[in-house]
Order: sequence, then structure tokens, then C-alpha cells
Amino acid sequence: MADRIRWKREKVYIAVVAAIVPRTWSNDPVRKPTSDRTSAGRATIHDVARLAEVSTATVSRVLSGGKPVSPQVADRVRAAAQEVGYRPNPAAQTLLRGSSQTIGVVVPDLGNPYFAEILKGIAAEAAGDGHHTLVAGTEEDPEQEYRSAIELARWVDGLLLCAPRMSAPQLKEVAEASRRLVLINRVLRHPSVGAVVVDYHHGVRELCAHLASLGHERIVYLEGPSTAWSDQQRQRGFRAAGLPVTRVACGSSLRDGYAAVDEALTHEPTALIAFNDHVAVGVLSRLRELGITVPDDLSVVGVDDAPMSAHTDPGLTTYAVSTVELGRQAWQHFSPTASTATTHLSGELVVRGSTARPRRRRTVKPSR
Amino acid sequence: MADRIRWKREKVYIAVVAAIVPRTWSNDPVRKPTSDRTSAGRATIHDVARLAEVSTATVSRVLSGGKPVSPQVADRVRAAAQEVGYRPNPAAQTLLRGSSQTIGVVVPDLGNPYFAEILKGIAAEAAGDGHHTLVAGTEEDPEQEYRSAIELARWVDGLLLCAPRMSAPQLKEVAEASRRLVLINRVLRHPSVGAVVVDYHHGVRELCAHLASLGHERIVYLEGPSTAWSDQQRQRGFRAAGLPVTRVACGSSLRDGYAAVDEALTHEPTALIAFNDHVAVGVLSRLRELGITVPDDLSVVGVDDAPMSAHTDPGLTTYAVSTVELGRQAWQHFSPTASTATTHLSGELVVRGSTARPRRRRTVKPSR
DNA sequence: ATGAAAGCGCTAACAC
DNA sequence: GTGTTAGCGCTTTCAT
Repeated sequence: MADRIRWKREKVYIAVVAAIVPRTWSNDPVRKPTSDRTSAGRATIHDVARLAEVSTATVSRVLSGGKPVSPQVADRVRAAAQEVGYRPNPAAQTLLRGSSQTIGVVVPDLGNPYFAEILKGIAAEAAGDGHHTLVAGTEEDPEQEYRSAIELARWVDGLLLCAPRMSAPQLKEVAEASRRLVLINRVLRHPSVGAVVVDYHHGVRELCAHLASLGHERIVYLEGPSTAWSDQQRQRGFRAAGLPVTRVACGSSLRDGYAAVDEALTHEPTALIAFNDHVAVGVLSRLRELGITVPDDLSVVGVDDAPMSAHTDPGLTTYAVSTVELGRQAWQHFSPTASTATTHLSGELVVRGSTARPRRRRTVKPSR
Repeated sequence: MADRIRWKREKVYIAVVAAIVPRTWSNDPVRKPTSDRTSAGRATIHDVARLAEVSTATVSRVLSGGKPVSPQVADRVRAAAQEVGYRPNPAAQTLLRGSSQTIGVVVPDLGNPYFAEILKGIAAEAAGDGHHTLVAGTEEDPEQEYRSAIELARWVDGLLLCAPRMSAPQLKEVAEASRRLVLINRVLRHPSVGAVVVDYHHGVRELCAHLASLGHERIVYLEGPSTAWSDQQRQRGFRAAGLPVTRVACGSSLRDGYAAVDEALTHEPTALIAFNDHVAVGVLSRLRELGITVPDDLSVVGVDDAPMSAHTDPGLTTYAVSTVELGRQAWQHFSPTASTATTHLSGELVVRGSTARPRRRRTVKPSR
């Protein structure tokens, strides 16, 4: 049996986490007969009230706590609620309160472990303050991202967009549609939008300095999505670093990295900078297939310090920013008193085994 | 100016991830002053009705489509809706319909790329049928899982639990609390619960047969969480395979795999079976650190065929089940006509570079 | 301390 | 074809 990479398993999911349904604006008309418009036989507050022989108002008072109720009544109500297994209808609560105690998070790719980390981070923060977290993956499609965001905005008290790819005008629309909008790794000139961004400019300079100190001169950068702000920041960083860096179109996924290697090699680099660690994993895999040894033949670096980056072979040199801190800062921005200023987070270079001095000079670029 | 009515003809269905809040049953009392009980200044159907000089019922008719309305009125309404940026309040719709057009998905670990895949799979299926998907990560905590499930159950039309770790009684409670409950990789004797499970019994036998055919005799199995049904299935598979397999406590994460290697090695195995691919990645990493070559010194296999398993060094031999099929089947179970029988899915052995004949006999177990 | 009643935003039944 | 009305389940006045 062949030791093969089974690409067929990796076929593209068109609309993965968020998909558009070409439907009419509202869903199918309510199908239920009128008699059954109620919420699927679950106990309501009325059931509890009847059983405890009090008014619904009292039930509500008991269950929300902090209201003046006589202990006997309170006990009766709690017992009744327990008995019928009552739980309040969240839709009704939301409707009444005008708040769902929920924030929405949109990420370009749920399959990217780095985003999964960020997700956990802010979910934990939000949970600590009594909020749910809703997350949508957009499969790197800016249009889908826009629609997801607009839709989510109606549900949630606050919206967090991670590395949004949509256009600035669209982003402004989303800002208008949201109670509160916070961005990660994107800036937008808008009065009510907060943001926390990683200083990729710094990160790239660090990486370049590291590579330069090792003696690398021919460096290829595997570009991320062109609509990604963070990619633009990296590119600016390269210009500032003053190293000649050749750019090769790539993308943001493992597969993208795998696929971009061959073209990158035509430039005969001594070092490769991947858009992020996820991409870098794909790069390492392809290089291994080609029999190119890292770091002896070629150095590879990533950006992000994803959880697996310490576990690749060799370990990945990368630029690390704490996802915990990212989550914490993002959550701060949802506070009513938060400023809308942009928070800058810088990370640090993490040197692992994927970088070294160029061992042998590969043949010089073809004559030109 | 009124160019098109893009959003009115299509609804965006979002896949969402929800983290549940470890809180008391009710949230803090409404803080808003009475005057501001309304939904944060967003346009309501009344605003549209007023502007278009029609009744709210007519607005609703126009926007839901398929209802008899005169073209002129329809245009006026659409223009008005456009102008004020009206979007229906989802909470109100949900309350009225008694259905949120949403399913909930609970996974033990969002950081496990395999679950991310499953997630994408069922989200795509659900979206295709016009349903949102809510997902909660539980960090492998059964209690949190239970609370998330119970909480989510109130919101969603159907609940999907991936590899739930909670106890059977708790699971039954969740079943009672849900409109519809579907399980992945867990079985529960309950009349209304559907399930789709991977035949790990078969998978493990395949893996064992493969290892046996290579000549392996001393095999260590790195156990998953003891509360995982799928782990129990694997263990049963080992017994059926008739190979002596030594069990070592491990877990389900990359780090768990990394940490369990040292103890596993004390048994001087020629092959290691990891609970899943995620664990196996950690294993490979630790083995590399220790200077143990895979597969020459030691063969390693995983289970799941996660996306990265083709990209490790060496590629991971594993047991593959299509996440797409898993998602599709799970979604089937939400259909009103679905049976509650358990669907069994079997996968296939995928042989990559991490398994080979034992190259050299390591020293025999110390005398005892 | 408790109950009655209003109403969150929306849609379906029932007039006309 | 369109308006009026009722009510989804809940919380909060405003009475008592």
C-alpha cells in the first residue's frame, strides 16, 4: 500500500460553516397548525405558576432572584419549576430584554488551529462575564463573511470579527448594523469600532532580522489572502526590513502552503516565510516530499505560533503572540466603558529548528 | 438609488459556535431603564409600516414573499425597508415560530482539527437546508458539556453531541430537554435519540491486523478519556483482535500524547496506537525529541485521519472515516422522518509512512 | 409581598 | 389586497 497523501479527502467544502441559502427572505411560513404554535410542549412559566398557585410575575421574581418574595412562596415556586422541568424561553427573554447576552465571533477558517485558540480565549473571557459566544466560519469568502456578520449582528450584543477580509465599506455597514463591533487584526477608521491588532510589522522585522543574522539573502514570502489586513502589514514590514523578499501568491491554509512550494522554489530561496504557521505546516510537508531538508537546504518560518508549531519536524521558528492576551484585550473592548482606540499587541520571535545558516549555496539565479 | 434588493431574496445561514455560561439559571436582571427596553434603536417593522403608510401585516407579507400584495405597495414597502435598514428581529421570529431554524453542536475540543472538520461538515449540510449551526466547545469537561447541552437545547431545534463524555443519566436528561437529540460516536438506549457512530471496533482490528502483518508483537495503546464511548469501543476492538496490547493512560489532545510517550516507552513497545491523530502528532513530536525514529525504531498509528495527518513526518498511518459522510448522516437524523436507529459507519485503513516492520528488536523486557 | 396587565417585535387568522 | 387583532413567553410597572 502506498504511502500517499490522499487529496481526495481534502476536497473543498464550498460553504462550510456559514453557507448562504438562496431562499426567500423569510423561512417557510409556519407549518404548524395554529393550535400548536407553542414551543414544542416545553413547560412555560404559566405551568409553573399554575402548579405553585401563584402568578407568573411571582414565578419570575423567584427565579430571577433578588426580589422580595416570601420564603414559603419561593420554595413552592422552585419546587414547581423543578417538577415540570421549567427553563425559561431564551427567545422570549431576548425579545423582552433587547439583549441576548451573547457575542458573535466570525473567523475566516475554523480549521486553522490558531483561530480555534483565539476562539477559546474570548469564549472563556465572555463566559466569565456571563455571555455566550457564537462563532461563524466563513471559509475565507469575503461575501459570506459580510452576510454572516450582518446576520449575526441582529442576534448578538456585540460582534467580534477576526481578521475580516471584507471591504472597508462593507465593514462600515456591519459597524452600523451592530450594537458594538470589535475587530482583531484589522483597522477601520470609524468612531465606534474598537480593535486589537498584532504588530506584524514588528513581527516580520524580527523574522527578517533573524534570517539576515543567519546569512540568508534570497527570501521568498508566501503571501496570504490579498484582502487580509495582516498580510498588508507583513508586506510593509518587509519593505521596512530592507531585505529583498520575493513574493509568491499562496493563501492561508495548509493546502495553500503545500501547493505554493513548487513555485516558491523556482526563485531558489534560502529561506521561506510563510503567511502563517498553518501554511508553514503544508510547506514543510511538501518540502519533505521533494527531499529538501529543513533547515539545511532551506529555512522556513511561520507567523502565529500555533499549538502545533512546537510539534512539527523540525519545530517551526515563528513570531508568537499570546492568544490568551488577544482574547482578553478583545473582550475588554466590549465593555461599555471601553475606548475605541486600537490596541497594539506585539509578540516575540520564537526560534525553533526550522531555521539555520544556509548550509550550501544553491546555484545562483539563472542569468538575466 | 434603490439598486437592488440583495438581502431580501436570500437569507444568510450562519454556523455558529456557542460557549455556554457556567452561571446560575437566570442572568442578571435587566439593567436598562424602562424607557429603553426597545431593541437598541434598530428599526422595527412598525417603522417600515409607518414610512410606507401600510400596516405591519402588509410589511410582513411583502418581506416574506409569496403573499398576495399589489406591486405598488410592495415596492413602497421594500423602499421603506431599505431606507431605514430594516431587518427582522430574530428573537421575535423565533418566539413566534417556536423554532429558531438552528441546530446546536457540542464538541469536546474545538482545537482538535478532526472536530473542526466534522463541524464544517454538518454545518454545510444544515445550511443547505436553511438552518444555522451553533457550536459549543467543552474543553473535555463533562459537567460543562452537560450544562452547554441543556442550555443550548432551549435555543435550538435540534442538538448534536459529538462524542459526549457525560454520563448516561445526564444524557437522558438532555434528551428530554431537547426537541431532537442526535449523537455522534456514542450510543444511548433511548427511544427518541438517533446516533451515528464510527465502527472503531472494526478500525482497531484493521490497525492491529496491519501491525501484526508487519510483525509487531509488543503494542501499547495510548488511551483516550475514560468517559469516551469511542475509547471503550477501541478497547473492545483490541480484545477482539487477540493481540496483547498494553494500555497507558493518555487523553485526547496533542499535549496528552506528548506527555504519555515516556511512560509508554517503559513497556518497550515496537508499535504505539494513539487514541486519535491529534494525540499521535504529539507522540511523534516527543519521539523525535528522544531521538527515536519512526517507523524504524517504533511504529505509530492514529485514528481519524485528521487533515494534518497526511502532513506529519512521517505521514501517519490511521483509520479514516469520511467526516463529510459523518456530517451528512448526522444531518439525516434530524429529519422529522428519520429513524432513531444507530447508523454505523466504517472507514478504511490508510497506510502512510509511520508504520513498518520492526527494524531491530529492542532489548527484551527486563526480567521479572 | 403579590397579582393584573402591558408590551417586547413579529406573523397568522380573520375580517372586510 | 389590506387592515385589525391576537398572542408567542417572559419581565416589569403599577396597583393593591
